[in-house]
Amino acid sequence: MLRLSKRVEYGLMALQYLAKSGNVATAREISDAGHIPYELLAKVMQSLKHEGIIDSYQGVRGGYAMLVAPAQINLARVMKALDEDATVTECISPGSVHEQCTLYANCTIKEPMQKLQTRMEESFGKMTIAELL
Amino acid sequence: MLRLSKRVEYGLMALQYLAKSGNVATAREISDAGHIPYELLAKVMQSLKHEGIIDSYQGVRGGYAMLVAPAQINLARVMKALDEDATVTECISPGSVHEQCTLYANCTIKEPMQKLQTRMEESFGKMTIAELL
DNA sequence: CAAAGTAGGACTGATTTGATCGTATTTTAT
DNA sequence: ATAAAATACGATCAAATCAGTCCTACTTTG
Ligand code: FES
Ligand code: FES
Repeated sequence: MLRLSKRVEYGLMALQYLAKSGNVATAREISDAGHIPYELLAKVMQSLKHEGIIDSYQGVRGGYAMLVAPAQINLARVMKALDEDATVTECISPGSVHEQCTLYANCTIKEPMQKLQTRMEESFGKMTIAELL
Repeated sequence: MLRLSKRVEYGLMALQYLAKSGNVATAREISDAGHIPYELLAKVMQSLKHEGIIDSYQGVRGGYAMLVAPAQINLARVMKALDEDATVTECISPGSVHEQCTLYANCTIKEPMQKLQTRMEESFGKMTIAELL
């Protein structure tokens, strides 16, 4: 079907780690524990912070910690934070720039794809970080 | 979330076309109608044929036609025929070669991803070609 | 003020995907 | 018979995406 990006995969592992430990952990610590490339994980953590899922503390003794209860964070939100192509097709994204898609004028599957998008969001919306523990 | 490949997009448009017309149509005809690159569409049609979704007739007056009722073909099957990466992560695919994934030994999200895979297949399994008409 | 950490831009290489080309094979119509 | 219209399929090229790395800041604690 559709393969998750490494960013999402690493993000989920990191969130699982944070949720399990319950307090602050550094990117290096998570990277070592999961054998995840450090530099890439660091970026992922920053994205998760911008989305408001985790909090960060700079400087010595700094690191990252959960900002929201694991049960309150669903996969749709994580993927939105970590992945760019958030829609099944370019047809979607209501109010966005449809002109980008060269097929738009001839696309015959706009409505069904919108329906599919909704269903997928439901699927991803139902699973939370709490289910990773 | 996750973007469908052009192959799947073209395949769905083609199946919609065939289902709507109800009889044989050539790849060129579908390509023209949908402004789809002919060579690529031709490959997509061949894949759909191998999957047993459509039938093909060679030679002059040849073309493609539905082999199964549109309501009997769900998107999961179409995607399986047209897309390679059929799983959410490499963890999945029961009985398959896990060794490929370098992370397997350290992967902490195998079970949840398996669950996610199942749910997604349900989502895609519920929508049929009949819903594209 | 030094060490440990996050913040983030820029770059490279690998991989995947879309698109194209070329040639063979099958079948109908003339 | 044979030419034309179509599928079949392998090989190749180009574009886009993604993973990974590097480098330089900024921030905070001890
Ligand atoms: S995919 Fe671009 S408009 Fe449908
Ligand atoms: S993603 Fe490879 S084992 Fe989980």
